[in-house]
Amino acid sequence: MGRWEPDAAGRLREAAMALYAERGYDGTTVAEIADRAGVTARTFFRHFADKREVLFAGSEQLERHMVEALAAAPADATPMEAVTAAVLATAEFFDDIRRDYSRRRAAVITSTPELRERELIKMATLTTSLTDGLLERGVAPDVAALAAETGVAVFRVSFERWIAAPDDVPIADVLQATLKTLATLTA
Amino acid sequence: MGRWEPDAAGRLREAAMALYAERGYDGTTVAEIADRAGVTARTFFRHFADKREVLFAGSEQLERHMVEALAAAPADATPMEAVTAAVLATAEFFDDIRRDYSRRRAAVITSTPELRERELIKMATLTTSLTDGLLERGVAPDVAALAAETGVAVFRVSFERWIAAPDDVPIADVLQATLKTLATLTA
DNA sequence: ATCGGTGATGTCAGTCAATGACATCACTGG
DNA sequence: CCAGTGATGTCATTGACTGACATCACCGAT
Repeated sequence: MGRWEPDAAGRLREAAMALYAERGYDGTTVAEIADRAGVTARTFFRHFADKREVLFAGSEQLERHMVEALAAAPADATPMEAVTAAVLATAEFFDDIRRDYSRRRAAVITSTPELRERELIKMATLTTSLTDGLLERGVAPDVAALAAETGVAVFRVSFERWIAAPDDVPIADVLQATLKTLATLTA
Repeated sequence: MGRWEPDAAGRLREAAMALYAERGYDGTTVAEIADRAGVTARTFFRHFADKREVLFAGSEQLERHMVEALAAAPADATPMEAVTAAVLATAEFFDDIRRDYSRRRAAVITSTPELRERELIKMATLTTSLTDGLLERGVAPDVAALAAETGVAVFRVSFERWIAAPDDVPIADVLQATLKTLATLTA
Protein backbone atom coordinates (compact mmCIF):
# COMPACT_ATOMS: atom_id res chain seq x y z
CA MET A 1 0.00 0.00 0.00
CA GLY A 2 2.24 2.74 1.27
CA ARG A 3 5.30 3.88 -0.51
CA TRP A 4 7.39 2.34 2.24
CA GLU A 5 6.38 0.96 5.62
CA PRO A 6 2.71 0.30 6.35
CA ASP A 7 0.56 2.05 8.98
CA ALA A 8 1.79 5.59 8.48
CA ALA A 9 -1.06 6.88 10.62
CA GLY A 10 -0.03 4.69 13.52
CA ARG A 11 3.57 5.80 13.28
CA LEU A 12 2.47 9.42 13.18
CA ARG A 13 0.34 8.92 16.29
CA GLU A 14 3.20 7.42 18.23
CA ALA A 15 5.68 10.02 17.03
CA ALA A 16 3.33 12.84 17.96
CA MET A 17 2.64 11.45 21.42
CA ALA A 18 6.34 10.96 22.11
CA LEU A 19 7.27 14.46 20.97
CA TYR A 20 4.36 16.18 22.70
CA ALA A 21 5.30 14.43 25.94
CA GLU A 22 8.95 15.28 25.52
CA ARG A 23 8.94 18.88 24.24
CA GLY A 24 5.34 19.85 24.80
CA TYR A 25 2.67 20.50 22.19
CA ASP A 26 3.80 24.02 21.31
CA GLY A 27 7.43 22.99 21.19
CA THR A 28 6.73 20.37 18.57
CA THR A 29 6.31 21.06 14.86
CA VAL A 30 4.35 18.93 12.45
CA ALA A 31 7.52 18.57 10.38
CA GLU A 32 9.29 17.00 13.35
CA ILE A 33 6.46 14.54 13.90
CA ALA A 34 6.48 13.61 10.24
CA ASP A 35 10.26 13.21 10.23
CA ARG A 36 10.17 10.84 13.16
CA ALA A 37 7.45 8.83 11.45
CA GLY A 38 9.46 8.72 8.24
CA VAL A 39 7.02 10.73 6.11
CA THR A 40 6.56 14.34 5.05
CA ALA A 41 4.46 16.98 6.75
CA ARG A 42 2.07 16.87 3.81
CA THR A 43 1.34 13.24 4.57
CA PHE A 44 0.60 14.10 8.18
CA PHE A 45 -2.24 16.33 7.02
CA ARG A 46 -3.55 13.60 4.76
CA HIS A 47 -4.09 11.41 7.82
CA PHE A 48 -5.13 14.03 10.37
CA ALA A 49 -7.12 17.19 9.87
CA ASP A 50 -4.79 19.25 12.03
CA LYS A 51 -2.05 19.12 14.61
CA ARG A 52 -4.54 18.48 17.42
CA GLU A 53 -6.50 15.69 15.82
CA VAL A 54 -3.61 13.24 15.94
CA LEU A 55 -4.30 12.79 19.67
CA PHE A 56 -8.00 12.12 19.15
CA ALA A 57 -7.83 9.58 16.38
CA GLY A 58 -9.62 6.81 18.26
CA SER A 59 -12.53 8.92 19.39
CA GLU A 60 -14.84 8.26 16.44
CA GLN A 61 -14.30 4.55 16.98
CA LEU A 62 -15.11 4.82 20.67
CA GLU A 63 -18.18 6.89 19.93
CA ARG A 64 -19.44 4.42 17.35
CA HIS A 65 -18.91 1.59 19.79
CA MET A 66 -20.89 3.36 22.51
CA VAL A 67 -23.74 4.20 20.18
CA GLU A 68 -23.91 0.58 19.05
CA ALA A 69 -24.00 -0.64 22.63
CA LEU A 70 -26.76 1.82 23.31
CA ALA A 71 -28.76 0.56 20.37
CA ALA A 72 -28.12 -3.05 21.38
CA ALA A 73 -29.65 -2.60 24.81
CA PRO A 74 -32.96 -4.42 25.37
CA ALA A 75 -35.97 -2.55 24.06
CA ASP A 76 -37.51 -2.47 27.51
CA ALA A 77 -34.42 -1.03 29.17
CA THR A 78 -34.83 2.34 30.81
CA PRO A 79 -32.93 5.26 29.28
CA MET A 80 -30.36 5.19 32.09
CA GLU A 81 -29.93 1.43 31.68
CA ALA A 82 -29.22 1.86 28.00
CA VAL A 83 -26.75 4.63 28.71
CA THR A 84 -25.12 2.46 31.34
CA ALA A 85 -24.61 -0.24 28.75
CA ALA A 86 -22.96 2.27 26.45
CA VAL A 87 -20.68 3.51 29.22
CA LEU A 88 -19.66 0.02 30.26
CA ALA A 89 -18.89 -0.84 26.66
CA THR A 90 -15.99 1.59 26.74
CA ALA A 91 -14.10 -0.86 28.93
CA GLU A 92 -13.23 -2.86 25.84
CA PHE A 93 -11.21 0.06 24.53
CA PHE A 94 -8.97 0.66 27.50
CA ASP A 95 -6.94 -2.37 28.40
CA ASP A 96 -3.75 -2.30 30.41
CA ILE A 97 -1.67 -1.60 27.34
CA ARG A 98 -3.59 1.54 26.58
CA ARG A 99 -3.29 2.80 30.11
CA ASP A 100 0.24 4.12 29.84
CA TYR A 101 -0.58 5.82 26.58
CA SER A 102 -3.73 7.26 28.12
CA ARG A 103 -1.80 8.69 31.03
CA ARG A 104 0.76 10.45 28.92
CA ARG A 105 -1.94 11.65 26.57
CA ALA A 106 -4.00 13.06 29.44
CA ALA A 107 -0.96 14.86 30.83
CA VAL A 108 -0.33 16.58 27.51
CA ILE A 109 -3.96 17.49 26.99
CA THR A 110 -4.53 19.02 30.40
CA SER A 111 -1.46 21.17 30.00
CA THR A 112 -2.40 22.50 26.57
CA PRO A 113 -5.41 24.81 26.13
CA GLU A 114 -5.77 24.03 22.44
CA LEU A 115 -6.00 20.34 23.19
CA ARG A 116 -8.45 20.86 26.03
CA GLU A 117 -10.69 22.71 23.62
CA ARG A 118 -10.57 19.80 21.24
CA GLU A 119 -11.34 17.34 23.99
CA LEU A 120 -14.35 19.36 25.09
CA ILE A 121 -15.83 19.35 21.62
CA LYS A 122 -15.25 15.61 21.34
CA MET A 123 -17.21 15.11 24.54
CA ALA A 124 -19.94 17.41 23.29
CA THR A 125 -20.16 15.44 20.07
CA LEU A 126 -20.34 12.21 22.01
CA THR A 127 -23.17 13.63 24.11
CA THR A 128 -25.07 14.57 20.99
CA SER A 129 -24.64 11.12 19.50
CA LEU A 130 -25.88 9.40 22.62
CA THR A 131 -28.81 11.79 22.79
CA ASP A 132 -29.72 10.93 19.21
CA GLY A 133 -29.40 7.24 20.00
CA LEU A 134 -31.82 7.62 22.86
CA LEU A 135 -34.24 9.58 20.73
CA GLU A 136 -34.28 6.68 18.28
CA ARG A 137 -35.25 4.46 21.16
CA GLY A 138 -38.28 6.64 21.67
CA VAL A 139 -37.01 8.46 24.71
CA ALA A 140 -38.41 11.92 25.35
CA PRO A 141 -36.02 14.75 24.30
CA ASP A 142 -35.55 16.20 27.80
CA VAL A 143 -34.82 12.82 29.30
CA ALA A 144 -32.56 11.82 26.43
CA ALA A 145 -30.41 14.92 26.74
CA LEU A 146 -30.08 14.58 30.48
CA ALA A 147 -29.33 10.86 30.37
CA ALA A 148 -26.70 11.35 27.68
CA GLU A 149 -25.10 14.18 29.62
CA THR A 150 -25.00 12.04 32.72
CA GLY A 151 -23.51 9.10 30.85
CA VAL A 152 -20.72 11.18 29.40
CA ALA A 153 -20.05 12.65 32.84
CA VAL A 154 -19.73 9.16 34.29
CA PHE A 155 -17.33 8.16 31.53
CA ARG A 156 -15.25 11.29 31.97
CA VAL A 157 -14.96 10.96 35.74
CA SER A 158 -14.23 7.24 35.49
CA PHE A 159 -11.53 7.75 32.92
CA GLU A 160 -9.77 10.28 35.12
CA ARG A 161 -10.01 7.97 38.11
CA TRP A 162 -8.74 5.02 36.11
CA ILE A 163 -5.69 6.94 34.99
CA ALA A 164 -4.91 7.90 38.56
CA ALA A 165 -5.59 4.40 39.90
CA PRO A 166 -2.98 1.65 40.51
CA ASP A 167 -2.06 -0.48 37.54
CA ASP A 168 -4.01 -3.53 38.66
CA VAL A 169 -7.39 -1.79 38.67
CA PRO A 170 -9.30 -2.45 35.43
CA ILE A 171 -11.39 0.37 34.00
CA ALA A 172 -14.50 -1.77 34.19
CA ASP A 173 -14.30 -1.69 37.97
CA VAL A 174 -13.92 2.07 38.01
CA LEU A 175 -16.89 2.50 35.71
CA GLN A 176 -19.00 0.30 37.97
CA ALA A 177 -17.89 2.21 41.04
CA THR A 178 -18.71 5.56 39.47
CA LEU A 179 -22.14 4.36 38.43
CA LYS A 180 -22.72 3.16 41.97
CA THR A 181 -21.73 6.55 43.36
CA LEU A 182 -24.15 8.18 40.95
CA ALA A 183 -26.91 5.90 42.18
CA THR A 184 -26.33 6.86 45.81
CA LEU A 185 -26.20 10.54 44.87
CA THR A 186 -29.55 10.50 43.14
CA ALA A 187 -31.17 8.24 45.69
CA MET B 1 -3.76 57.38 24.48
CA GLY B 2 -3.96 55.74 21.09
CA ARG B 3 -2.02 56.95 18.15
CA TRP B 4 -5.28 57.92 16.50
CA GLU B 5 -8.84 57.20 17.46
CA PRO B 6 -9.58 55.76 20.90
CA ASP B 7 -11.04 52.32 21.64
CA ALA B 8 -9.16 50.31 19.08
CA ALA B 9 -10.32 47.11 20.75
CA GLY B 10 -13.95 48.10 20.35
CA ARG B 11 -13.47 48.94 16.70
CA LEU B 12 -11.74 45.62 16.14
CA ARG B 13 -14.61 43.76 17.79
CA GLU B 14 -17.19 45.43 15.59
CA ALA B 15 -15.13 45.00 12.46
CA ALA B 16 -14.59 41.31 13.19
CA MET B 17 -18.26 40.68 13.91
CA ALA B 18 -19.32 42.44 10.72
CA LEU B 19 -16.85 40.56 8.54
CA TYR B 20 -17.47 37.18 10.17
CA ALA B 21 -21.20 37.64 9.60
CA GLU B 22 -20.69 38.77 6.03
CA ARG B 23 -17.98 36.45 4.69
CA GLY B 24 -17.83 33.84 7.41
CA TYR B 25 -15.04 33.19 9.88
CA ASP B 26 -12.80 31.28 7.50
CA GLY B 27 -13.35 33.76 4.72
CA THR B 28 -12.09 36.61 6.85
CA THR B 29 -8.42 37.42 7.47
CA VAL B 30 -7.07 39.24 10.48
CA ALA B 31 -5.55 41.78 8.10
CA GLU B 32 -9.02 42.60 6.77
CA ILE B 33 -10.40 43.06 10.27
CA ALA B 34 -7.52 45.32 11.18
CA ASP B 35 -7.92 47.34 8.00
CA ARG B 36 -11.57 47.96 8.67
CA ALA B 37 -10.74 49.04 12.21
CA GLY B 38 -8.01 51.36 10.93
CA VAL B 39 -5.09 49.56 12.56
CA THR B 40 -2.54 46.93 11.57
CA ALA B 41 -2.79 43.20 12.05
CA ARG B 42 -0.05 43.40 14.67
CA THR B 43 -2.27 45.64 16.77
CA PHE B 44 -5.10 43.12 16.51
CA PHE B 45 -2.92 40.56 18.25
CA ARG B 46 -1.99 43.07 20.93
CA HIS B 47 -5.64 43.31 21.90
CA PHE B 48 -6.74 39.72 21.33
CA ALA B 49 -4.79 36.54 21.81
CA ASP B 50 -5.99 35.06 18.53
CA LYS B 51 -8.55 35.32 15.77
CA ARG B 52 -11.18 33.54 17.87
CA GLU B 53 -10.82 35.54 21.05
CA VAL B 54 -12.16 38.72 19.51
CA LEU B 55 -15.66 37.23 19.77
CA PHE B 56 -15.26 36.32 23.43
CA ALA B 57 -13.89 39.57 24.76
CA GLY B 58 -16.68 40.20 27.26
CA SER B 59 -16.59 36.77 28.81
CA GLU B 60 -14.07 37.49 31.57
CA GLN B 61 -16.19 40.45 32.58
CA LEU B 62 -19.32 38.35 32.68
CA GLU B 63 -17.57 35.66 34.64
CA ARG B 64 -16.25 38.13 37.18
CA HIS B 65 -19.70 39.61 37.56
CA MET B 66 -21.26 36.21 38.19
CA VAL B 67 -18.62 35.25 40.72
CA GLU B 68 -19.16 38.52 42.56
CA ALA B 69 -22.91 37.99 42.64
CA LEU B 70 -22.28 34.51 43.98
CA ALA B 71 -20.05 35.85 46.72
CA ALA B 72 -22.55 38.60 47.54
CA ALA B 73 -25.35 36.13 48.23
CA PRO B 74 -26.42 35.91 51.90
CA ALA B 75 -24.26 33.62 53.98
CA ASP B 76 -27.24 31.45 54.84
CA ALA B 77 -28.32 31.01 51.22
CA THR B 78 -28.31 27.45 49.92
CA PRO B 79 -25.78 26.59 47.18
CA MET B 80 -28.52 26.65 44.54
CA GLU B 81 -29.79 29.99 45.81
CA ALA B 82 -26.32 31.47 45.51
CA VAL B 83 -25.92 30.06 42.02
CA THR B 84 -29.33 31.42 41.09
CA ALA B 85 -28.20 34.87 42.17
CA ALA B 86 -25.14 34.54 39.94
CA VAL B 87 -27.22 33.42 36.98
CA LEU B 88 -29.74 36.23 37.40
CA ALA B 89 -26.93 38.75 37.61
CA THR B 90 -26.12 38.06 33.96
CA ALA B 91 -29.27 39.94 33.00
CA GLU B 92 -27.38 43.19 33.50
CA PHE B 93 -25.08 42.32 30.65
CA PHE B 94 -27.63 41.60 27.97
CA ASP B 95 -29.86 44.55 27.32
CA ASP B 96 -31.83 45.06 24.13
CA ILE B 97 -28.90 46.69 22.42
CA ARG B 98 -26.75 43.65 22.91
CA ARG B 99 -29.43 41.35 21.60
CA ASP B 100 -28.83 41.95 17.93
CA TYR B 101 -25.09 41.58 18.40
CA SER B 102 -25.66 38.40 20.39
CA ARG B 103 -27.79 36.93 17.64
CA ARG B 104 -25.28 37.52 14.89
CA ARG B 105 -22.49 36.33 17.15
CA ALA B 106 -24.33 33.11 17.97
CA ALA B 107 -24.98 32.46 14.30
CA VAL B 108 -21.29 32.74 13.48
CA ILE B 109 -20.20 30.63 16.41
CA THR B 110 -22.58 27.74 15.78
CA SER B 111 -21.48 27.56 12.16
CA THR B 112 -17.75 27.49 12.93
CA PRO B 113 -16.19 24.50 14.70
CA GLU B 114 -13.18 26.49 15.87
CA LEU B 115 -15.44 29.01 17.55
CA ARG B 116 -17.61 26.34 19.12
CA GLU B 117 -14.50 24.87 20.68
CA ARG B 118 -13.63 28.23 22.15
CA GLU B 119 -17.13 28.70 23.49
CA LEU B 120 -17.04 25.31 25.17
CA ILE B 121 -13.84 26.11 27.00
CA LYS B 122 -15.26 29.44 28.11
CA MET B 123 -18.23 27.65 29.62
CA ALA B 124 -15.93 25.13 31.27
CA THR B 125 -13.88 27.94 32.76
CA LEU B 126 -17.02 29.62 34.02
CA THR B 127 -18.11 26.38 35.64
CA THR B 128 -14.77 26.08 37.39
CA SER B 129 -14.96 29.64 38.67
CA LEU B 130 -18.45 29.16 40.06
CA THR B 131 -17.37 25.90 41.67
CA ASP B 132 -14.46 27.67 43.34
CA GLY B 133 -16.78 30.41 44.51
CA LEU B 134 -19.06 27.85 46.12
CA LEU B 135 -16.13 26.11 47.75
CA GLU B 136 -15.18 29.40 49.37
CA ARG B 137 -18.68 29.57 50.78
CA GLY B 138 -17.99 26.29 52.51
CA VAL B 139 -20.04 24.14 50.15
CA ALA B 140 -19.02 20.50 49.86
CA PRO B 141 -17.00 19.74 46.69
CA ASP B 142 -19.54 17.36 45.14
CA VAL B 143 -22.40 19.75 45.70
CA ALA B 144 -20.41 22.73 44.51
CA ALA B 145 -19.47 21.07 41.22
CA LEU B 146 -23.01 19.94 40.54
CA ALA B 147 -24.58 23.28 41.45
CA ALA B 148 -22.10 25.17 39.27
CA GLU B 149 -22.71 22.82 36.36
CA THR B 150 -26.44 23.29 36.75
CA GLY B 151 -26.12 27.06 36.92
CA VAL B 152 -24.08 27.23 33.74
CA ALA B 153 -26.58 24.95 32.03
CA VAL B 154 -29.41 27.26 33.00
CA PHE B 155 -27.52 30.26 31.68
CA ARG B 156 -26.69 28.50 28.43
CA VAL B 157 -30.23 27.35 27.78
CA SER B 158 -31.66 30.72 28.73
CA PHE B 159 -29.28 32.58 26.47
CA GLU B 160 -30.28 30.44 23.51
CA ARG B 161 -33.94 30.93 24.27
CA TRP B 162 -33.49 34.68 24.67
CA ILE B 163 -31.86 34.97 21.28
CA ALA B 164 -34.71 33.07 19.68
CA ALA B 165 -37.37 35.00 21.57
CA PRO B 166 -39.27 38.09 20.32
CA ASP B 167 -37.58 41.43 20.84
CA ASP B 168 -39.76 42.53 23.72
CA VAL B 169 -38.83 39.64 26.00
CA PRO B 170 -36.08 40.65 28.43
CA ILE B 171 -33.46 38.08 29.31
CA ALA B 172 -34.35 38.33 32.98
CA ASP B 173 -37.74 36.80 32.22
CA VAL B 174 -36.18 33.95 30.29
CA LEU B 175 -33.73 33.24 33.10
CA GLN B 176 -36.58 33.13 35.60
CA ALA B 177 -38.60 30.83 33.36
CA THR B 178 -35.68 28.45 32.89
CA LEU B 179 -35.06 28.33 36.62
CA LYS B 180 -38.72 27.57 37.16
CA THR B 181 -38.57 24.74 34.63
CA LEU B 182 -35.56 23.35 36.45
CA ALA B 183 -37.48 23.45 39.71
CA THR B 184 -40.35 21.45 38.26
CA LEU B 185 -37.93 18.96 36.72
CA THR B 186 -36.17 18.23 39.99
CA ALA B 187 -39.37 18.23 42.02
C1' DA C 1 6.79 75.72 26.90
C1' DT C 2 9.99 72.27 26.78
C1' DC C 3 11.73 67.68 28.17
C1' DG C 4 11.56 62.98 29.30
C1' DG C 5 8.87 59.01 30.30
C1' DT C 6 5.11 55.89 29.23
C1' DG C 7 2.01 53.36 26.54
C1' DA C 8 0.03 52.22 22.28
C1' DT C 9 0.94 51.64 17.55
C1' DG C 10 3.57 50.77 13.08
C1' DT C 11 7.14 48.27 10.60
C1' DC C 12 9.75 44.32 9.42
C1' DA C 13 11.31 39.77 9.38
C1' DG C 14 10.47 35.30 10.41
C1' DT C 15 8.24 30.70 11.93
C1' DC C 16 4.86 27.45 11.32
C1' DA C 17 0.19 25.40 10.37
C1' DA C 18 -2.55 24.24 6.56
C1' DT C 19 -3.92 23.61 1.57
C1' DG C 20 -3.92 23.04 -3.58
C1' DA C 21 -1.68 21.29 -7.75
C1' DC C 22 1.04 18.13 -9.78
C1' DA C 23 4.59 14.45 -10.12
C1' DT C 24 5.99 9.93 -8.61
C1' DC C 25 6.27 5.48 -6.76
C1' DA C 26 4.38 0.84 -5.11
C1' DC C 27 1.12 -2.50 -5.76
C1' DT C 28 -2.84 -4.79 -8.15
C1' DG C 29 -5.24 -7.19 -11.77
C1' DG C 30 -5.31 -8.44 -16.48
C1' DC D 1 4.65 -6.79 -18.99
C1' DC D 2 1.28 -2.99 -18.81
C1' DA D 3 -2.46 0.14 -17.18
C1' DG D 4 -4.94 1.69 -13.22
C1' DT D 5 -5.29 3.03 -8.40
C1' DG D 6 -3.99 4.86 -4.13
C1' DA D 7 -0.66 6.69 -1.12
C1' DT D 8 3.21 9.59 -0.90
C1' DG D 9 6.62 13.33 -2.22
C1' DT D 10 7.49 17.98 -4.01
C1' DC D 11 6.57 22.73 -4.65
C1' DA D 12 4.36 26.98 -3.98
C1' DT D 13 1.33 29.76 -1.37
C1' DT D 14 -1.68 31.70 2.09
C1' DG D 15 -2.49 33.26 6.54
C1' DA D 16 -2.08 33.06 11.74
C1' DC D 17 1.00 34.46 15.12
C1' DT D 18 5.47 36.33 17.37
C1' DG D 19 9.72 38.95 18.51
C1' DA D 20 12.50 43.08 17.95
C1' DC D 21 12.74 47.64 17.21
C1' DA D 22 11.24 52.29 15.75
C1' DT D 23 7.79 55.86 16.22
C1' DC D 24 4.22 58.75 17.69
C1' DA D 25 0.77 60.83 21.01
C1' DC D 26 0.10 62.26 25.47
C1' DC D 27 1.14 63.39 30.40
C1' DG D 28 3.55 65.14 34.24
C1' DA D 29 7.62 67.57 35.95
C1' DT D 30 10.64 71.20 35.51
